Amino acid sequence: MKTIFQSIQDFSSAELSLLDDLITFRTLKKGELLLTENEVCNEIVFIEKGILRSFFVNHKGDEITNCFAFENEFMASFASFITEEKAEENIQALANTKLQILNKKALKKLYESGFKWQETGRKLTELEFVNLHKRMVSFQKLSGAQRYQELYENHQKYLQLIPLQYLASYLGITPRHLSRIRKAVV
Amino acid sequence: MKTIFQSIQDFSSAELSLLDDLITFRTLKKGELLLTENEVCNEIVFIEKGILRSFFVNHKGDEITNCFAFENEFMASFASFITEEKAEENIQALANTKLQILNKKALKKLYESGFKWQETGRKLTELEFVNLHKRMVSFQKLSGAQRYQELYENHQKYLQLIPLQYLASYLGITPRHLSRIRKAVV
DNA sequence: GGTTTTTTAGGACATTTGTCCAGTAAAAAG
DNA sequence: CTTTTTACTGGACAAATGTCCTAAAAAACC
Repeated sequence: MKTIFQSIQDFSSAELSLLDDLITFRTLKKGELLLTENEVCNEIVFIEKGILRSFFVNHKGDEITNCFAFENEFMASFASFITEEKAEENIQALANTKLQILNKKALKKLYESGFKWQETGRKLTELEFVNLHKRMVSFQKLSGAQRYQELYENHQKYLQLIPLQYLASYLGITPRHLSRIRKAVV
Repeated sequence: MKTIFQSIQDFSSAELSLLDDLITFRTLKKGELLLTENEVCNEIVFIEKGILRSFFVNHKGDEITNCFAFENEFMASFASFITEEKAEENIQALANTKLQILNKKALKKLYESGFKWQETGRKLTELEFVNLHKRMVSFQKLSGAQRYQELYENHQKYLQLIPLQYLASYLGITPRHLSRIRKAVV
């Protein structure tokens, strides 16, 4: 987590050591849930090792994957974290996972400890926004097949690490249709 | 614009008067473009009066509406503003529109002028994130018909003020299909 | 290593959504 | 007010995508 902060802002190691008292740790077994819908999300996790996926359930009861997070990335129900309303997502480990955790209280302390942390928070939020925006654009501009193609060309990691059933709903299509698309591409 | 800032943070009128030197004004005629794709967006606008829409063009040359902004709302290609890369959106006035403008330099001054502005910036970014997240969820969870239904029930304003052709691509469907949906709903 | 469970692929058919188009209604321009 | 342009609706058909299902492959478990 420190590395990420340092890449955004020039923190001294003294400044970063502030984190030592604020971060906690947790491990998850494959399949285990970190957050369930209707809970308020009050922590942001950073993945040291493993993979997480966030998903919600539609009116038919199907699980729809919202996003994945890999090593050295953050994950949370950011919407719930920000608004303090109940999350509509569940967050689940897709592999045995080791996490660093920053809860709301800890983050508040960081923000209060100075200008630089405020700015870091804003910049990280901006980056999350930009990621989400890209995803939104891909849903508006591209077909399911084109989104798969994009993943295939630029995010091989997804295809290697994620079961296709999860990938399908992430792409906004059914597993049946993803199978068709894969046949056409290969 | 001041009202919005005040609703987020308790600014004194002295603090807010800082804005007087930083905000500029502009009017747009109906149909006029505020930003075109491949420009870098370096200003955030606040709508005093009027309506804006942001749209991009897909590989077939169709215009796809990305979002709308109404009175007392902000608009920009936030992604371009943040990353300083070329925007993929165009921003256009759907009616004669009066704007307050905060450019990047002005915003930087605000941020540098203190903690409170930093925090305000972060919170506004968070709110934009939450809005975008809601939209993303509606694309993953709902059908075009359900998205229309939601608009019909909770955002009557859209139906009153926005030509259906723009609404269609905003909902992720064709005008032909929107017409079918409307027939079924009414 | 063998058994059970989960995941993936793909056939057959149904439904949804898009394409192309023409007629009408509505709005903008002169 | 009349003309011209633009926006909206809906028919007929085509293409894309979903549903349901079965068999094979892969992974997890004992």
